[in-house]
Amino acid sequence: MPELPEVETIVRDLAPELEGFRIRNARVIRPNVLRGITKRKLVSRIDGSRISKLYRRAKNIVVLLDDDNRVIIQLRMTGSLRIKKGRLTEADLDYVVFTAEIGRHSTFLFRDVRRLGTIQFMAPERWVEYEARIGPEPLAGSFRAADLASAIGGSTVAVKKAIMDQRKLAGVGNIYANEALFFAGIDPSRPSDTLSEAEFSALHRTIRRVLNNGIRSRGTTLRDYRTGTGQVGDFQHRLKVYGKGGRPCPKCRTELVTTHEIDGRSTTMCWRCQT
DNA sequence: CATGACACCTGCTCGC
DNA sequence: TGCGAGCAGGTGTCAT
Repeated sequence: MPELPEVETIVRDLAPELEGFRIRNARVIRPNVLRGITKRKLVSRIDGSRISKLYRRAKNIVVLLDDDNRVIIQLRMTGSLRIKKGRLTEADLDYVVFTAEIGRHSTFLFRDVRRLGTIQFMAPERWVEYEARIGPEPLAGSFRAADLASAIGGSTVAVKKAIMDQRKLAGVGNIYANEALFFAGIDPSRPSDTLSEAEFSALHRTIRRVLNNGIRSRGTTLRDYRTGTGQVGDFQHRLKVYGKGGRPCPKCRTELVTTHEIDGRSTTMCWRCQT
């Protein structure tokens, strides 16, 4: 589910509700979300800690604690986060995998229907290692077309798979990859080392544009995604190709085609506009 | 090192 | 109506 724009939206919504407050009564309802730490240990490491910052890196939600340790949350396909003020209802607890009290009146809820989401706990050194294996942030001001070319250019992997590889580039998932490649007029199956300088430049521009537009629309809700305030996003109304196989291409009216040939993920494209 | 298969999970939709 | 197959926004591991 959540790609960069969705995670960014959640983080922006939740940061003011979390930063500066203390964590109490952490509860792990589904211990299988934990990676590399036991339930007992996680609870003892975070209970009583104050949250100094909430931020995003790739699709990871990073909770920086005042002792410089971090809790890393990945929502994967169906995870969602919310702050609930006041009493919890039955419905709040549907699919809940983790909860904690934040400050005096709020509860932090991590819900996940499929339970593919994860929680990790990292000391500063481990975070540095982990972070080093993630590719550059495409929305960073310093990220240029040449950086995209050096991130994915030296590989024979299909360009769509390459831009979705979090070690090469941070934050792009299946929906925004489809959209960016459509706007750039690039066939998703092209080996990334066959792209020209002009194509890297176009793709750099369209990746940044679709991600920024996704953030402006507060994300894409196809099923489970909700913002940090529990609302649906709007970007599903602005999708041009993702999920639109069989419909006419918005540029040339040729029928859009959906395949599963790249890494088993759905790819929708216009064979005429994307070459 | 690159690649593909598979695992992790549940729910929804579609075809019979 | 019921049932099984296939598919879904993601990512880590393992064999080749």
